[in-house]
This record gives sequence, structure tokens and C-alpha cells, in this order.
Amino acid sequence: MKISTRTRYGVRAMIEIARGEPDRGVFQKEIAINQSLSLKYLDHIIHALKTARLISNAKGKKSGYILTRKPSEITVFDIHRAFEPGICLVDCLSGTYKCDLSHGCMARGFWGELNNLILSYFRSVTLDDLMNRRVNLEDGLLSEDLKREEAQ
Amino acid sequence: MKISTRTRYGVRAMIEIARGEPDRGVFQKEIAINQSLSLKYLDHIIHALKTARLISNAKGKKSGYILTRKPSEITVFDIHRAFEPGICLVDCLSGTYKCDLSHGCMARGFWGELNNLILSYFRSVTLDDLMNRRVNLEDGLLSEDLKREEAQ
DNA sequence: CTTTGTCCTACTATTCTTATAGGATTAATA
DNA sequence: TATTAATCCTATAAGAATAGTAGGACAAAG
Repeated sequence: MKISTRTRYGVRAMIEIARGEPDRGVFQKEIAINQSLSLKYLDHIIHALKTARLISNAKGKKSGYILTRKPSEITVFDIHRAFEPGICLVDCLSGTYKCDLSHGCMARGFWGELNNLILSYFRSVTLDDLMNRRVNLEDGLLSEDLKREEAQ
Repeated sequence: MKISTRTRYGVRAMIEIARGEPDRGVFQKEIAINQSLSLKYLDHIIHALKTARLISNAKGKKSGYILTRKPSEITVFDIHRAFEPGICLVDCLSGTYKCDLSHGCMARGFWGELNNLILSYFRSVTLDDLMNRRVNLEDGLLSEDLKREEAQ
């Protein structure tokens, strides 16, 4: 279970664009340098974000990118959706999937709940929250928990 | 972001073993049939579960498997850990990783929180909960949300 | 008319997952 | 004791997905 780098880079690119001066757009090259990303790979990321209508060109093709909405109106879910069709941790959660466990799978509900958990989280955090670090509050707990993980 | 089939199968295998009669163990073949899994692939799953000391042979090698602990004392986290070293959605959350973003990455905390969220969830649900479907309560919400997902 | 940045397609390399194969070992049992 | 059935263990292959590179077309600014 990993977050894809395209989604991760996408979030970072969006933050970078959001941080840009209000009077001008942000160039791909600027994002690449500030976020230490390959210019060529970032190309794909930007393309996806644009297709998802989260960003647009500031003025013509040579004036960088700006957000199409306010940072407070763009959630991580929106960004994620630019790269993945949706959140589906387990195939059997999608409607089309046909499972042959007739007597009812006891695990399905569990995964569905987790799916909801992640979905809610993605929907609840905006680009504005990220920039103001409103999600870093429990950083202490985080490192503590992860250390315990790694110790194993 | 997908849950690996080995973890999924592992959970289902554990449920199957937990459901076994108290006086005898459950055979691999039984699990394979009841859960529609390949006997050979299940072989690996069982092996991992055994290495993690979650299951053991009932009596000698030919009497199937039993749980080493009560279902209420085995969490999904325990099962997951039998297959993956831990939960780490993003490499930069691990201590050893060196990131070159000197000015502090604004996304890291966000992913860390999600990591914690999943970790807590895994730790909070036991095999006993799964068997008694205590996680299926919000099934309605689940399907509703997923349908909205798929509609996009 | 050159440079710079965006746009777009194709391709490759690598990694990971999922599985299968084949056989060794052990224990019950006929 | 020979047979069967189950576990145990290693190797490997097939496949998909991801991450990243390459190359160039196009548009606009200087």
C-alpha cells in the first residue's frame, strides 16, 4: 500500500502553484527546481492537473500556471482524482465486480470502512490546510508511531 | 493505492481458521475451497501467518491449523504485519529516508496523518470484530459513497 | 528568427505482485 | 512397511503497473 508518486508530486506541485505571487503564474521549471522534480516527469503531472481543470495558464502559453479555484476550495481528493479514477482499495468494492463468495465475505465491510475513512480524509483537507500546516499538529505522535513500526 | 491480495487472503484465511471447530484444526484445502483460493498460493499465505506466529499446527503436521491466540486478541494490524514490514504510505515517513527538501515539505504531515489513521484502524479491529461483522454497520454509507465515486 | 516554455505521444526500464511448479519432509494409516 | 495426504520450502515465471526518459511539434515573447 503506497501512495503513487504522481499523486504525491501532484500535491506538491499544487502547493507550489498556490504559493506563487498573485500577479503572475508559476512556471514548470520553478516547480521542478523548488520541489526537486524532473522537469520531464513533472510535465505529465502538470498535464493531468490541467486536464482535471485544477490549474490553467495565467495568460497565454508562456506565463506559467495559476489555480482555477481558491486554495480553500481545492481538496486533496480533487488532486488525487486528477491521477486516479477514484479510491478503491479492493476491487470487490466496485459495483461491477463479481465475487464468488456466496455466503458473504466477512472482510469486505472492513475494507469498505477503510475506503470511506481515506475518502473522508481526502475530502476534508484543502490545499489551504496543507499550506497552513493544519495537518501537522500531531507530528509527535506520528514519528513515535512510525519509530515503533520500524523497530519491528 | 491497493490492498495486496496476500493481505486480503491472509485476513480471509484467518477468519476461516477462527471459524473452525474448537476440537480440530482447519486444513489448507478447506480454506482454499471455502474461500475460493488457489491451494498453491494459499500455501505462501499460510506460511507467512505461521512465521508471524498467528497460527500453528493443531497436532502434528496433519491436523490443520488453529489460532495461537483468541480472535479478540488478534488485530488486522497483526495479520497485515505478517505480510508487510509495516504501514508506510510514503517512503519519506521512514526514519532512514533522506529528503532534499530543505525548506520543509508541506505534504509530509498530511501523509503522516493518513498513515496514522490507517494504523489506528488496523489496530482497533480484531478478528473477533470481523467475524461478528462489527465493521459492517455503515455498509449503506459505503455503497453510497462508492457509487458516487464510480459515477465520475 | 531564435529562444523559451508548453503540449503531446511513444517508449523503456524497473519493480512488484501474483501466481505456479516441483519436490522434500513428515505423519497417519492401510 | 508402503501408501497416501498434508505440510513445508525454494525457485521462477508471467503480468501489470509505475516511474521516468526521449523527441519533437507548437506557440508566443523578445
